[in-house]
This record gives sequence, structure tokens and C-alpha cells, in this order.
Amino acid sequence: MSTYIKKCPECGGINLVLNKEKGEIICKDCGLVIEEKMIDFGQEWQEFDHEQAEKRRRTGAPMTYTKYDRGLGTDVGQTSDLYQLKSKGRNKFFRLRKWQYRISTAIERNLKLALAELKRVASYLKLPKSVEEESARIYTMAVQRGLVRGRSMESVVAGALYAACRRHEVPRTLEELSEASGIDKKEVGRTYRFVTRELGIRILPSNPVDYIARFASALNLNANTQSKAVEILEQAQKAELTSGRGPTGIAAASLYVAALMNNEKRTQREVADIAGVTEVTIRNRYKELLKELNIEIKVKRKDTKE
DNA sequence: AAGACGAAAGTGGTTGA
DNA sequence: TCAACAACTTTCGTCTT
Repeated sequence: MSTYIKKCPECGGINLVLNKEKGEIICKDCGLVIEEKMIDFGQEWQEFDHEQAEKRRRTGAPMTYTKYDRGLGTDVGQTSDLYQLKSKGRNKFFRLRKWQYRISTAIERNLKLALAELKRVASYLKLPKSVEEESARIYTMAVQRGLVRGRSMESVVAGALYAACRRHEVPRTLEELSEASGIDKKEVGRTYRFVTRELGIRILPSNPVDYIARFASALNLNANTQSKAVEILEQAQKAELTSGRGPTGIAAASLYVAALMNNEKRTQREVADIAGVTEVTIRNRYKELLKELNIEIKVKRKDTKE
């Protein structure tokens, strides 16, 4: 895959829009998702060669949660302040320093390992930098609150990543997280719920629309079908078909219907695999969609035989 | 033979007493 | 803490193309 695309291969338009949050390039004219999940825009500028890179880099190391001490470690002071204290204060001082040392080394050791793991998983999933940062922040808070105790470090990392994805509306399913991190799906879900509850992180229920673009391009569906699917989805939301249902199932069903209507048939199995749900779920949603929205499928029948 | 459909039983999570 | 419950999955048999 070439690195820089200037024209939309579908309609030839040049109005390509970059959605940094989701890591997608979208053609503004026809809505085609040209690239997704393959970019990591850590900076707002790009380096085309080394010289430019040197020129454009204008800060030192950023303060970042992906470094275990945020790049800004502090210690309880060393000897210089010390001679002003009397013996009592001095003892207290030593005790504090000892504790600070113990606690911080324990936490930092953990963080070091965890953030390495986090980076690995994030890059495996091609997650944008912003999400990686967010999840590192969540994980750090979790460690400081002692939430990792009794749980595996990896599962908390996965949970934090999932939470960060949700907050940034970068849709990744639990399955994907589970596969990338090697943690059981249930476990990821469990720690995700636990961590967000304990940290009081509010997460909006994920919106099925967020999944459409990704599923559609994974299925090689054209932009027409994709916008049709979004349309269907919106109607479905109005008809209150979406609450309480799994968002991926609804997104998948909408896509399936849209594909049928546009003569771009995909089998239920294909759609189901991509979306990570079963055919049965697609069927159920699909039935509801047809019924509630009075959509009629009059496609197929290769030629008009009337 | 493959895909679509539906019924029945099982699973894990949420909720309300 | 437990039971009821909804959503989803798995499995399997039947029908259609």
C-alpha cells in the first residue's frame, strides 16, 4: 500500500479528509474510506526527510503518560535540605524517604512493564496516539488506586485500552482487544467495567455508526451502501430499535440490509464474521429492521421476469 | 452444496428484592 | 446474595436457490 494517496480511487475527488481520532482517511465527495487503521499521527506534521524532521521538531520530550514517571520523576529531597532539621524531624524525614522509595519503585516497576505491554497492544491494533495516551493515563490512575491487585497486569492494560477506545469513539470490539492482548474476552470486559466504575470514568454507550465505516471497508462495500447503512441506522435509532442491543449487531444488520438493497450482496456469514457477531443475531436485527422500517427488498431476481 | 431461516437450549451480565 | 430476565450464542434441522 503506498503511503500517500492524493486522489480518491472511487470518484477521483481530491477532497480527502483525515479523521485523526479514528485513524481514517475519508473521501469527502463520495464517502469512501480509503485508509483506516493504518496510520498513527502522533504529530500534526509529517516528516518527509531527515532535514525537515530536525526543523519541525520543536519541543523536547513531551510530558507523557506513556513514560512510567511521565518523564518527570521527583524524589523526597537529598542531603542538601537536611541539615536544617533537628534529629526528630530528621528521623521523620528518613522514614518518609524510605517509604516514598518503596512505594514509588513498586509502582514504577509495574508501570514500566505495563506500559510496554500497552504500547505493544496499541500498535498491534493500530490505535491512534491519543488513545494510547488516554489509556496510559487510565492505567496509571488504576495502579495508584491499587486496582491492579488481584488482577493480572495485562488484563487491566486491556481494560484501560478498551475504555480509552470507547471514550475517543474509536471503535474496537472486545474481541479485537482480546485477540491483541491475549486476554479472555470476558476478563477484558470485567476489568474494563471494574476500572471505569472505580475511577468514575463516564462512558457513553458506543454508537453503532462508529462501526459502519470500518465494517464496510472490511467487506469491500462501496460508499453508496455505506451511507445507506448509516441512513438505516438512523431510522432504527428513531424507532428505538437500538437501545439495549449490542451495537455491533445493529451495525452489521444495517450493513447487510444496505448491501442487499444496493445489489452488493454479502452473505450473513461474511458480515457476521467481520462484525464479530453470529448470523443469528444479524438475522434477528435484520428482521426487526425490515418490520419496523417497512423496508422492502426487491433486489435479486437476476433479470425482470414478469 | 451453500446459504438463509428459525427453534431450542445454554451462557454471562444486569437488575431488583 | 439470589432469582428473574433480556440479549446473545451455539447447535441443529429444514427450506430455498
